Order: sequence, then structure tokens, then C-alpha cells
Amino acid sequence: MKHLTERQSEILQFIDHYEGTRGYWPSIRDIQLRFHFKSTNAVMGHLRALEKKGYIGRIHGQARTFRLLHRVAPSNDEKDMPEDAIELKELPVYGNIAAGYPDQVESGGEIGRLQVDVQTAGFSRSQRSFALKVRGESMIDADIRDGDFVIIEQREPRDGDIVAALIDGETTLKRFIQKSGEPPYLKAENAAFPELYPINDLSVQGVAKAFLRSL
Amino acid sequence: MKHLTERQSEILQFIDHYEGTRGYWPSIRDIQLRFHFKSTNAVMGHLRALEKKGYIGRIHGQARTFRLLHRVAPSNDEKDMPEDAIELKELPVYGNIAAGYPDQVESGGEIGRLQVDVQTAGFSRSQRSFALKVRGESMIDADIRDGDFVIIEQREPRDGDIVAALIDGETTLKRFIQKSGEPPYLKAENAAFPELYPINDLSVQGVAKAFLRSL
DNA sequence: CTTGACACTGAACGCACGTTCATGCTAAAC
DNA sequence: GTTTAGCATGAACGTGCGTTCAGTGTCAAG
Repeated sequence: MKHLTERQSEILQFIDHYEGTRGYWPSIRDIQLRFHFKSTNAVMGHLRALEKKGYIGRIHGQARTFRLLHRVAPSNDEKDMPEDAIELKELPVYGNIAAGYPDQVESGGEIGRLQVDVQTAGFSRSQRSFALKVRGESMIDADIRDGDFVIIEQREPRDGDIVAALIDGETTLKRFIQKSGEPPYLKAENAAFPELYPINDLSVQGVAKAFLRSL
Repeated sequence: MKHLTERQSEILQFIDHYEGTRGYWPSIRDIQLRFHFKSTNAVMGHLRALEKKGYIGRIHGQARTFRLLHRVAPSNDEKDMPEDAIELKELPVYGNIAAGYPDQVESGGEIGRLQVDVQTAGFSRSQRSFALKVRGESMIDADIRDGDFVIIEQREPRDGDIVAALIDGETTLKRFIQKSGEPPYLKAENAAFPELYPINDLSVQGVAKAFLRSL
């Protein structure tokens, strides 16, 4: 693959990140603004280069119609990534969500971005949701392990759901139990730690829909 | 959630699907064209309705900047989907990939579409990849179970990779073993079935990068 | 010294695209 | 009967946005 210049790689990353956080592609003027260019033509030059080198595709003459054709040059902190460490799309990963909800959280809570692999699709963002990196073994009996990513959706829990709850300023994964007529409570899914938590004044941040484990 | 009319639901589905296959959102005239409206204003009406009912969001005045806020009305074949069966984006799921590779496969091989949950993101389509629904317990020792979705990326396997391979016309998941100097072979990850497969003339269709299990 | 990449300014041009105004039809709600 | 939602046509209007033309400057290769 042809090498990108510093600037080109910055532009590419911006495009990717913009779509990753907003859900639609930037316009040329959006890019111009971000880099404080005084002319849109500065952007055009870089886009032409990125296109010629095969990193992006576009529908010419039509607004906000990018395609990322090649893996996005990773911001190489790790130097020796094997030529094929690719995945597909970013979603914000929180190690912890202290006070509130992730949309109110400054990006300090974000410990990285999970990339999920898909063939052809763009994601819709139907629902407020996010990924959470699991620490510890509290859900081991549900087969969720340290290092897995749990995909959380913000909605009201129902009996039997696995939820992300805020306990003592830390977000933890617990099973939500609510038998009819009784007050709900939370329960760790680990035979070694049979803790129970009253549901009072601890906020449930969302319900786990799925988890994803890298191989 | 407010109910959508037939037409509104069609529009919503089109928007979702358009983004799902193209990677960017449709313009109002794109929608107009699809439904053979003679006026763009027909679209506007439906968009206003969808917006008012909370299904979509947009940046007004800016092209192709949709957001799907709520679950997309599922094309209800199953009638009684619980009100909240949401995830986020389609990627093709193959139950089996007979002869070749998924891009050469007619859509008959596609048994559904996996939806993956992401906060805000669109996916890049950096790499040929797809999801495969796991049948059977052949990878149980790697903790991959019947019903899980494995995300496959098309690339050359290396020693220790879990690969999707074509054996007897069926795609199966196996561990790829290649010790230096020796010919490579495949191995099931289930103590009960310690089968070995020679790598000769059976095609490896891709390497498993991750798996996803719905909760 | 020239050539050619790379990076950028500045000013237009013109279509794509979102938006609005005006109009008309049907069916359900009050 | 009058109103309101839904669905649609038809004709503009205005601007977001991609694109082009022309020109400036640096720096390394030849």
C-alpha cells in the first residue's frame, strides 16, 4: 500500500473519526474547518491524494459520500502491527462510567475504541448504546470474562437482564432480578461471590445485549 | 413508541437499508427516486413525521445527515417481537458458504443479517468480512458455542488461528495448526471429537477475529 | 537551475439538495 | 360540518457543498 504523508493520514483519521462519532460523513468544509484551512481547496488536494492512493472512495459531486476502502492507518503507538490487524469500526469503549451516562461523560472516561467487523455495512445508531470493557470475574457464571466487551443499551431493565450498574462510583455488571411484587435487586453471577445489592439509589445505566470477545 | 404508518415505515426502512449497503445516507431526492414520487415534498412530509415521532434525527439544512434514533421497525415476519428487539446494524450472516467465497455467493446462502450494536458509529468496510452463525459444538473448548456469531475476515491463516474452512461442502470452524517445517492441518476444538483434517485441497475461507453472543 | 511533489490561499462557479409555498385528495376524529 | 392526519403534486428559492482556475511557497531530486 502506498505510503501516506503526515497530513494525509491526519485527514484520513479525521474523516474516519468524524463518521465514527457523528454517524455521517463530513463535508469538505467540515474538514477545512477542523484543520483551519483558509481554502477548501487545501482539502480537495488531500482528498485527491487519498483517493489516488486507494484509501478512500467517494461519489463525485455528491455531498458526504465517502467510503473508506482500506484500513485506516492506525495511529501507530504500537509500531509493529502485522500488516493485517484490521477491524472495521469504532465504538466508544468505557472502562468506567462514573457519575452519569456516557453521553454526559467527558472523553476522559473513554479508554479506547472498539472496532467491530462487518462486510459492507454502515452502522445505524438506532439506540444510545456503547461498549464496556469487562474487568474482573463477577459475571463468570454467565460466561462473560475479564477483557470481553459488553454492548450496553440504555433502557429499563427487566427481570433476568444483565445490567451495567453504578455501585460505589464504579460501573459493574450484575444480574437484575425482579420477582413480581418484590423489590428488585442485583446479583453477581459468580458462585464465589454471592453478593446481593439492593436496587435503591444505585443507577442502572443500561442492559447488556451481547458481548464480543476477540480471538 | 408512536406507531408508524405503512408508508412511513417503508421510508424508514429504505433509509436504514440505504445506509447499510452504501455506507452513507440517502439524499431526499434519492428517496424520492426510490418511491417514484413526483415531488421531493412527498419525502419531506414523511421525514417530518418520522422526526416528530422520534424515529430519526437530522441536521437541518445539511445534506445526508440522518441519524436513526429508535429501533428500525423490523420487517415483521415474526409477529410478536418484544417491543425492544433492537440492535444496530446489518451484516450478512451465512449459515454456510458452499463453493467459494461469500462475495461470489448468491444471496441464497444468506440466512439473515446480524445486527451489531454501536453507539454512534458507521462502519468502515475496510476488509472483506462477514459473520457466520455457528452450528454444533466443534469449537466448544474455545468457548464458541452453537448459536454464536463468528466474525470472519478473509486473509491467510497463521498457526493457531481459528479458521472457517470448507470441508465436504460445509463450512466449519477449526483450529489451524502449522508447526514449522510440517504441513498444516486443521483440528476441532472439542475433546470429544479429536478429529484432524489435512489442509490439502480444502479451502480456508477466512480467519475468525472475534465472536459475538447475544444475551 | 529546473522540475516536481507537497501544502496551501483566494475567488468563483454551479449543481445538489434541503426547504417552503400553494394546492388537492381521502379518511378518520370531534 | 369542520378539522386534522396522511399522502401526494408542482414550482420555486437559497444555500450547502463539490469543483475548478489561478497563484504562492518550500524542499528535495535531477
